[in-house]
Parts: sequence; structure tokens; C-alpha cells
Amino acid sequence: MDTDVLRRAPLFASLDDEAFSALTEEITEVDLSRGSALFYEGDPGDQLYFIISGKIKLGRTASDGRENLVAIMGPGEIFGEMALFDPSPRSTSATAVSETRLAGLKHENLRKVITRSPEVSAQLLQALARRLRRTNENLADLVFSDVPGRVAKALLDLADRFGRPATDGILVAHELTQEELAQLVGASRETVNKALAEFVQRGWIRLEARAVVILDLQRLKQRSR
Amino acid sequence: MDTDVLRRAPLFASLDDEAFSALTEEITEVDLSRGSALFYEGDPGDQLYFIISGKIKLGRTASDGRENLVAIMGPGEIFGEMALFDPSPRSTSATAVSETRLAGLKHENLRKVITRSPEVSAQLLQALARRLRRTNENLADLVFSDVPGRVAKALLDLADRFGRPATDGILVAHELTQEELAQLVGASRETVNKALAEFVQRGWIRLEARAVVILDLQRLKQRSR
DNA sequence: GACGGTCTGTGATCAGCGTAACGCACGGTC
DNA sequence: GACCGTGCGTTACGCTGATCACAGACCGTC
Repeated sequence: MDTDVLRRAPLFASLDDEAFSALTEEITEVDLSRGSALFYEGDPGDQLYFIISGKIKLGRTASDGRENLVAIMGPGEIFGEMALFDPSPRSTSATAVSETRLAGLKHENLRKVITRSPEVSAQLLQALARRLRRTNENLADLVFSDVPGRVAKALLDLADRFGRPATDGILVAHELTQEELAQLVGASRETVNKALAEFVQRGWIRLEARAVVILDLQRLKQRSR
Repeated sequence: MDTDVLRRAPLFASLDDEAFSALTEEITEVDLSRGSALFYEGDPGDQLYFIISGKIKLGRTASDGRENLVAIMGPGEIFGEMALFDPSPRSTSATAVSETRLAGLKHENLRKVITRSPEVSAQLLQALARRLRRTNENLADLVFSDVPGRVAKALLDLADRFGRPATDGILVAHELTQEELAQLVGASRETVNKALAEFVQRGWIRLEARAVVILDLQRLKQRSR
């Protein structure tokens, strides 16, 4: 498989060639089509995944079937590493949002590398610290902001990570249905739809199939606070 | 200062005496009375803290002054370590909930220890992973559960961490005002008060000054789901 | 072109919970 | 004892957003 992409990941940047090839020797490549699940909440897990291309949603399901998305992960990002340090079953499920290619690494192999290379643990610590920061922020938003505010915030976040400049604004090909967007911001599909409709009507965004174009970044930012 | 308590902390358990004494040489002892702040959101921070006794609340303040508590930390726990890996200003404020004694360690000193001892980074990774798991859970609860459910959950969590058996149940001396409890579960003081009153009326709990006694653990658990 | 799935758009209803506005109990200070 | 600050208990009211219930749009498949 193509290890070049992995080589360029910050997590492995500090490794010497020997350690890197030892690590990548036992890599599994996984391809997923939209909607297919990689693992479920409660599964045992001994792998972590690096996203080569595509997007993965991490979510939790309540006993009554309602779902809540914890994060959307994109190319170059890593997930499923928590069980490495805290050996418990998967705390979320992972499902492909679009055609997705992953590289799976056994925890065991990474653990060996960690003991030898403090730089790798530093990278992992940083990644976890950032995730924790983000999650705390989301928690606060859920308390402080109303649904339109959270939708605005989510769009801005997605734009930041997946946006590309277009002729009349920023194209955000998030690949999410409105239902998924609703699960991400912790609201009902209907309310999210109404919020989006309002933004469109104000000329802040334009809707496309599983994508939005942000036309007025400033206004949207104001609404998100 | 008394380094025995620190010695017993899992984070430092793996250190040899030399490394440990190097680390503790530059320790600062901090005493706080209820309500006094250790640091604020946005402050630069180059220390992490170990709680010797007492409790600390970590919170965020919205622009309009409303507050939201991210966590209550108790004896033996560590906080303020995130800036170690992800050098940004403090993402929360830290305030004493009761008389509290802390040991402050400079990030710089801990960083030195980390590079030498992979066990310490493993401990830190585990602590962060657990925190992230907990926070994700709280996030889901905020979406899925109503206020009484969240209050029940918070009480159970506090009981788990600070509860002591009493004659007629579990005494949870959480030291929080109802206002603070409300900020912790993301609700208004009034609604939390109503929820508590209902639990009392059903005979599930008994209220005391900044404490509760859990009388019917089973029912409370059921309500929390 | 007819059918069935999935997704989007929108209105009507209803309840959970925030807000506002009280009164009361307690403890500390002069 | 008089005073004040802080925390608790409880009410009435209104609004945000979930739920329900559709209708249309856009697929792919037969």
C-alpha cells in the first residue's frame, strides 16, 4: 500500500526510517462506501485508523435509537486511538460519510514505537488535548447557543476543515445529510432545516447537494457567537 | 512540603527516586479558600496542578456572563495539563469549591521527566483519554436527557467520586451550591431545584447543606438513563 | 414512464425549561 | 439586636425547539 501519505502525517514525522517501516509493515487497508460502519459502540477495539481519503462520523446511539455525532473526521486525521491508553470498549461507533480509505494500525505495534520515541507520544498527547478542548467547547455551545447559532458554528467549523474557495464564496462539501448535520449540532432535522433556510433567505449561504457555499462569512460568524 | 501524597499519585508511581525528587524540588504549594480563583479562561499557563485536598471547579464563561462547569476535580486528580502539549491559553477558569490545597508543577519540569520516562506519558495519555470519554458522554447526555435525568446522573457521578457510606444511604458532600450544580448539568438553578425537590418527595434523596444523601440508589440510576 | 427509496421543505401543536419575581432561612458583622 | 449577603423554595408566563404530519424533489431500478 501507499505509505507516502502516512509518512507525511505529523504523528509519524519524527520517526526514523527503521521505526517507520516496522510500524507500517503490519498495516491494513480498509475501503468503505457511504453508510457502512467500521465499528460500533461497545465493540472491543485493538486498532487505530488513519484517514487517507474520505470522511468518518463518530457517534453515539441512545437506547431509544436516537443518534448524536461526536465528531466528523477527515483526511490526515486519526481516530480510535483512545482504547490504546484506556482499555475499554469503543465509546462511539464509526461510519463512513463518503467513500473512504483508511489505514488501520494495531495498537500493539504503535505501543512499541511509543516507548522508544517520546516525540510520537508528544504528538498523541497534543492530538488528544486538542480534541478535548474542542469537545469542551462543543459542550459549552450546547448550553449557551440556540440551534441556529450552533448550525452557524458547525458550518464555520466544517468550512475551516473542508472548505475550498469558489467563485462566489467558500464551497463546503461536507457530504452530510441534514439529518446528520442535526445529529452533529444536537437538534432535530426540522429545526436545522429551518435554520439553514433562514440563512439562505438572508443571503449568507447557498445550499447544494450535501454541500453549502458560504457567501457572507462575516454575518455567519456573528450569528455563531 | 509534604511530597508523600504526590509520591502515591499514579502519575508519579513509576518514577525512580532521583527523577521524583528532581521533579518535586520546584513545587509550589497553593492554598485557596472557597470561591477564590486560581486562574481564568484566556490566561497564559505554564503550570499544572495536583489536588492534595479540596475541590476545584473548571468552567467557561459566556460573553453575557453565564457560566458552564466542565468538571469538578477532587483530591488526587490533576488539571491544567492541557497547555503542556497544546500551547494555548487556559481554555477554562479554575476556582476553589471548598478549602483547597494544591501542588503546582511547572510544565517545563514535567516535560523533562516525560522524555525520559514513557510510563509517565502513558499515564498522562490515559488521563486525557478518560477525560475525553467522560466529556463525550456528558455531551451525549445533554442532547438525550432532560434536566431531572442529568441531575440524577450528576448526583450519581459525584457519589461515585466523593460519596461515603452513611447510616441510611450514601453521603455525598459535594460542596456545591444548587447554582453550581445547575451550571454543571447545563440548566437553570430553578429547574435543578425542582428536580431535587421531586427526588426528595419520592424518597430517593435527602438534602443537607451543600450535600445530599442518596437513599434509593436503584431508582436514581433508573431515572438517570 | 411508473414505482419506491431517500432526502428536503414547511406548517401546526405542545411541553420542557428559562426567565422573572417573589418570600424565607440562615450566618456573619457591626 | 439590627442589618445584610447568600443560598434555597416556589410561583406564573412565554418562547424555543421537539414531535407529528404532510408534500414535493430527486434519485435509481424495473
